[in-house]
Amino acid sequence: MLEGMTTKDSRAAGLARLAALAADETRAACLLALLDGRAWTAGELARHCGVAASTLSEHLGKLVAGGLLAEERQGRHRYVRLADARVAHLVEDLAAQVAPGAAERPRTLRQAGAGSAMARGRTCYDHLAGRLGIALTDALTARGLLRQDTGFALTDAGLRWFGAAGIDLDRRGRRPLARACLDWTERRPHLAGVAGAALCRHALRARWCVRIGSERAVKVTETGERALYDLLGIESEALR
Amino acid sequence: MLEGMTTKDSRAAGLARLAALAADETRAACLLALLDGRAWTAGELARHCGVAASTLSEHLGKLVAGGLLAEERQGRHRYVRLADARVAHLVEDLAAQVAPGAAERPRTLRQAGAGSAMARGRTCYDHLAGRLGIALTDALTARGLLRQDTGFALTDAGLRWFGAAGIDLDRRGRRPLARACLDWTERRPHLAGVAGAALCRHALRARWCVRIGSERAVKVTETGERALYDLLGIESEALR
DNA sequence: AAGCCGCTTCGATTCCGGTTGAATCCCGGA
DNA sequence: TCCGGGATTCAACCGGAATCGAAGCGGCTT
Repeated sequence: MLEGMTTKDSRAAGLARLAALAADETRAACLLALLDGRAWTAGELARHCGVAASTLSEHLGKLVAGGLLAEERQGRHRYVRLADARVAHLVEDLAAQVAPGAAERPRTLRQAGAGSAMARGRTCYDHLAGRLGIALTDALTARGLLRQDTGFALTDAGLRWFGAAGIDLDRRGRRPLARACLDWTERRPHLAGVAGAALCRHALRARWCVRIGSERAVKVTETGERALYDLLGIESEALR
Repeated sequence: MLEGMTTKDSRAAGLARLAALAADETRAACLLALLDGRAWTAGELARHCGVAASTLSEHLGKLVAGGLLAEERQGRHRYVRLADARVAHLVEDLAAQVAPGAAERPRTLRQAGAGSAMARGRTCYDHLAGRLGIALTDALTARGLLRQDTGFALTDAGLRWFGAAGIDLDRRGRRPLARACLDWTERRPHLAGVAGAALCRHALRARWCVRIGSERAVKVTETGERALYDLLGIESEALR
């Protein structure tokens, strides 16, 4: 009984303190916005969340102090981004747990347009998600490059494929090479981890896809359609 | 801008509502306690958390309403447990994110004893953790039954091993066969998912290990030591 | 140099939610 | 039928936290 108490309490207190950071709607909106992997200024976030700049400043202070956000000051701007991939993973998981309950349907045409652009393809922290992410993951799996039936890992053929495609995989860190990330539009797992990030970086650099608007959505280019078909046999219909 | 707002807001509100459930120290203590995978009565939890029964009753109401807990009423008792493996996974991840900051050391002998029993072996929801969990995971990996270098998945040899050992793997559900769960004493990933649960169930049924006390800790039996050595070449030193 | 703009600090206000004891409900045992 | 005990409801209290505007600070622009 007693022996566990102080330890338990400190663990519980830590968990509660961490959860409290996300337990405010404004801060939650920040975390979700920052899931695009980019750095936002305090002002952008304030406008995005619809609160006063002073309010948001206080929230950023808490999120940074809590280790969820990293900040970088440039002149009179304060840029913040998610602290690391671990935090991004955590936010993703929390968001995924929420999604099943909130089955939303678009109400206006513009909403539908924006929604389906996001559903077609977007970044999820540092990897690709949406139908584009799913199509990549499915294609890798169908070609025996990624194994999903017994867990989630690249195969040896998969390692060779990344090498042949000229996509470097940094295997030094302790971050897993391949990890499943649950998609909230498709409700299916897609490739994250070192390989997912490398694939996304390569896709943007080679202009297989480009960011559209100022949000997380991306659009596959014609170059990209050709490359995806040549390399993985992905039909462009799968991306519409 | 506007088109995303209502959607974003509802997602943010959902996330905030979910996080708020864990943002209270008493509720967090409940979630951590329930990580042992068993069902607790309201009274047990109240004593465990050191709050009045009425207080805990309200907390349980919220956790159940929020979908984190499942309840089962038997007579005048109210049993609660984590709703499902998804929730357990979420709590694990949150706890793991906290751990790095809270490097605690035991202060009394009894604490040290209890702590090291937990560190040797324990259940983590429905699979094995602690040094026992790590030893199993390492042994499976060393024998080529589990692949960790490119993700986290069983190999074909691994599938055969489970079959040969007479451990049934239910491959129908959408729950992954193998998943990494980060250990908070060892700071290393260990086997969770369907395979982890099946292995744990088999270990308890075959009395490779038994629960000690009323907590999550388990102890490897002599039968278990022999079986682990014969099946996976695990030296008993790795479990001390 | 003057002015603008982004951000932060501060104080005041408001409101939400955790806690408790007392009263009540309900089940099981005598 | 009556009691004991586990669990819940209720009303009241309290503390903490979110919010905002005003004022101040510091960098960038003209």
